[in-house]
Amino acid sequence: MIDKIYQPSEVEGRIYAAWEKAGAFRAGRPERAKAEPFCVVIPPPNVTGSLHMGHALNNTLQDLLCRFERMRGKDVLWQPGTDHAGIATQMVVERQLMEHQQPGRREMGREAFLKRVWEWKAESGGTIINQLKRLGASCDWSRERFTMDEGLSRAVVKVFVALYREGLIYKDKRLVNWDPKLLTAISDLEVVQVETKGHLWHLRYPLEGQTFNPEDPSTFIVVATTRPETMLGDTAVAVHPDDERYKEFVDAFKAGQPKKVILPLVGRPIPIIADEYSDPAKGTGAVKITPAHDFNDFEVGKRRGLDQISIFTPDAKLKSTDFDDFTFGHRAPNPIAPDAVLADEAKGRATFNLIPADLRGLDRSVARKRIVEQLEAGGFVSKIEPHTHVVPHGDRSNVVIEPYLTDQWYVNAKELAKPAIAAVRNGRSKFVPQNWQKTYFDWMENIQPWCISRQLWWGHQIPVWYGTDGAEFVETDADVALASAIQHYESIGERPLQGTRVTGNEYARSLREKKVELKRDEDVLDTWFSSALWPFSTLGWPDETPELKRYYPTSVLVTGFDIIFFWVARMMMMGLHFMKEVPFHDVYIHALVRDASGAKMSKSKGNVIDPLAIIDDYGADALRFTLAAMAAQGRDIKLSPQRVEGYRNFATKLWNASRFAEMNGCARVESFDPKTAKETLNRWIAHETAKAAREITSAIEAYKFNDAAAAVYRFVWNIYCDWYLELSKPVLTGPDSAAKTETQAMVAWARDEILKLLHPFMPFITEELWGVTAPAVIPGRAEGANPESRMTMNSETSSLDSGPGASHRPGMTKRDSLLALTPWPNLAGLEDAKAEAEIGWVIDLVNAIRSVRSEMNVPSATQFPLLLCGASAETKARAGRWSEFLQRLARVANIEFADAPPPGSVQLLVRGEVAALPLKGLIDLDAERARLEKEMVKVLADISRIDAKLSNADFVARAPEEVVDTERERREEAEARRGKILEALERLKGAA
RNA sequence: GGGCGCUUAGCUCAGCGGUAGAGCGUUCCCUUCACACGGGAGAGGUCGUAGGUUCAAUCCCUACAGCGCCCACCA
Repeated sequence: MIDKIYQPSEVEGRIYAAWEKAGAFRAGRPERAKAEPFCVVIPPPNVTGSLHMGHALNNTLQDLLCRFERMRGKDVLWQPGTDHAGIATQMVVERQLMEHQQPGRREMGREAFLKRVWEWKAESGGTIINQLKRLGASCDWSRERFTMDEGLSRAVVKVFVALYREGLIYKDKRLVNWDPKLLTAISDLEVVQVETKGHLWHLRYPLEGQTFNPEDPSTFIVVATTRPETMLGDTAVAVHPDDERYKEFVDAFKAGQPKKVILPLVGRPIPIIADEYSDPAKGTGAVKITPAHDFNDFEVGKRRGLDQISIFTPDAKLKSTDFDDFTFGHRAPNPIAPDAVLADEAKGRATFNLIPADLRGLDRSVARKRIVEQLEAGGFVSKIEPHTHVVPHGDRSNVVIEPYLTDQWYVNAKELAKPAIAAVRNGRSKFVPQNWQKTYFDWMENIQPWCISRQLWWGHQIPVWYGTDGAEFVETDADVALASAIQHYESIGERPLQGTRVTGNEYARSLREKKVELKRDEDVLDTWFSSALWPFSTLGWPDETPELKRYYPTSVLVTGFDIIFFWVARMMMMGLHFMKEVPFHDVYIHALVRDASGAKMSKSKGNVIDPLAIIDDYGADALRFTLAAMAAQGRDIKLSPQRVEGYRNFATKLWNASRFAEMNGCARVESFDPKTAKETLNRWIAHETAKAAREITSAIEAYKFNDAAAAVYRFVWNIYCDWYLELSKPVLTGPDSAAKTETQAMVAWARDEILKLLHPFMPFITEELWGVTAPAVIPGRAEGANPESRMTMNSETSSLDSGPGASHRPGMTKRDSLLALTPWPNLAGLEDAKAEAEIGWVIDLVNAIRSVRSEMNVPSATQFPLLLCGASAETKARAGRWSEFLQRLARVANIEFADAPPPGSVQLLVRGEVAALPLKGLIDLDAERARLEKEMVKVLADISRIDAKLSNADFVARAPEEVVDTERERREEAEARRGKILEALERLKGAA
């Protein structure tokens, strides 16, 4: 028996356990061995994360698709797993250490720290998985993966080595975005531009060979900068070759004898060069060039062969808890900063002090202040202006990024992007909505080298080993690297050992002992490097597993637009390169979930709506339905709890409708075939059910989740509950008859179809109702409603009945199968236009009568007859068939026929015929006149609008015939209505 | 500076070339035997502005205004 109240919290856990126990979500179920595969890989959440609304939306949509396709008989694999999320996770653990006042990661050392992170992973790694289960996610948990588990790590190393050998991964010394808080390089994508109010400093650089006089412009050149402290690293001043103001400098430069300025505070001479980079319209037209600390200047420097002077150094000896520990210069006692040297040491330049001693070891901001002070004191500052500009910040650390010259590993993304662009161009992968492909193309066509090395500890350590002489050995593991190194050194006849090269006898001895010292690259890979492999690494690659063969390429990727670059693009590149095939056919891009006022949810704003709290309050089904209903393509979702409440009410409505069915003896009849129904009402609901099923199916196929949700909502509430159940009441509560038996079966049948159609949206309540309303199974007899569900009746499924909570639940009857594995409705051949016309007439008539009653303020207790005037034979027949229903729903006393409406009666127009309600004395005739006049206004407006069209010769000549015909019909109809209303008004006059 | 998107009922949003839709809110009526997390009936939009294309424009095009997002190396 169905409980009076539906309590999601009491049902959801039990239902989920039943699905898992039955292995309902397992891919490759034997009975589906020949079925078409359908595969989705989950966007792996951070292993230590917890479910937020974005996850809830993302996974609801995936689950909806997976459940839909599973019911359609496909062999569904929803591949779950989690991401190690390098920076994020490392930050969390470091913060924990700090909070507990424990030693920082540097004090602990790499090994101890990593152990700590693994512990944290073990402790919190299950959280998000359990939260996904609470949402109802039908992942195949038996296949759960983690980006740092053994298999996936193997894939990562293999990919690195392969790309290295192909020359697509290489080490390069160039400027990177250095995060001074996290002390690591980050990729372009991890940098956010933040508009910042700052200053523009105009600095006088004295010309060499002249006596500097701040009052005499001929003794200096003025440069403008937003970062005065970088002046220590300047190696040139650039002017535009065509800038007349600086003609003498341009000429000198062209003659190969560039003039020089003396860098203030440092005293180092630097050349004035001519380069198109300099914009005569900006600042003074002269710009300082700091190749080691600015991306543009770096390019200029390369072009002009300028020195690179790195004036900052990340000081690794500082505590990790010192968060702005990016320091200036270098700390004593070393007078020459190792990082602050000319890039081409080989040339043996003078190693004079590049950085004044009193500035070394300072923080950037402190150094800036002191440098500006010193420059002002020396008369070198000509002007300071307020200036607003964009400053790069680290997206995780939120500190100002420092361009920094280091060796890092790069992926040649430009090369890998080519096939990835082509695959979308030629439609092998398709974006939904399509406009996202433009974003994808824009980025891919301008893609930059991808910096993949990170100076972190948590992640995949780069599989590169170095000899003490710096030789690189890129291999899949340490042993292979060693073997490779030995081979290498044998071939060149020497071997580096403990910092020295050994030759001759020593070499022979070391060879016998196989001694070579190798040191592994300390860096780890960008988290997104392993994520890029996700669609094939999770399926077993590099092994040629059956799963890989069966499920790759995957069917659809469901994700948010914010990670198109981070993830989607990179999966495309890696998938195509290593699998020679796109990773997914469709990419469904959904919107962001915002709060009710449209603001991005963030912890700091305190406007986060916790999906788990919503689930607690309203149930997972209500949340899921809300998200699906709001997932219209192309717009952000503003979520409000009110909306969720509305869909909770919808679930309750379904629950109560099911209770009503049960109370009226409507139980599933396995042998019932809706096609054989005789009753018009039953044929009508079968027709409507088929129509709804078609709508819902095609909407989900087109990823129009909101349309699908609206269609199922409307069908359940406005068709099934409002009309079908109401119209069926007289039969169900009447005496036993063939009609009653048929109606009972049909009520149950339509309910079951509803449960199926609604299941992808609301899996818990539908599964619960499916189970509770199932007929008892006679032990030993297979009772599947169809071949598919019979097949699923294996030992796993039947063990369900003894599952936790099942046996001692009084309302629980035996289940024949899980709804989750029941075939999706395919309802061809139930169309019935005749039934639709008849029930449509009933509905219209009831609506019209209710309207009048309400508008005329006729109390519901007041009964009156319904007069059908000049009714056709068809109408009379219908009236006979539906009198009982009309009496009940419209609360009319009885039905009579008349030639014309009696005086003083209220007239209704239903499907072209007149019905009258003799309400004389019950109503205010003035009110009725007002009602009719209001209607008349509408009709006249209609007529004049239609006339305007029809009298337009162009319209009649050029519009499609159908459209013109429709207008003519409407015109006739409106004219008829006008006539009837006129008559009614006349009669009213007579009555008064 | 480029690119994308949005502007429709009080609110949140669908729709998208041929008579404006939903949910919530609101007003009125109803404790009718599934459901007050309910039932019934209403009110409420010149579809941002101005042009254009078309027989016909909320829908297509152009410009403008406002809002939002993404990308970008400008001193």
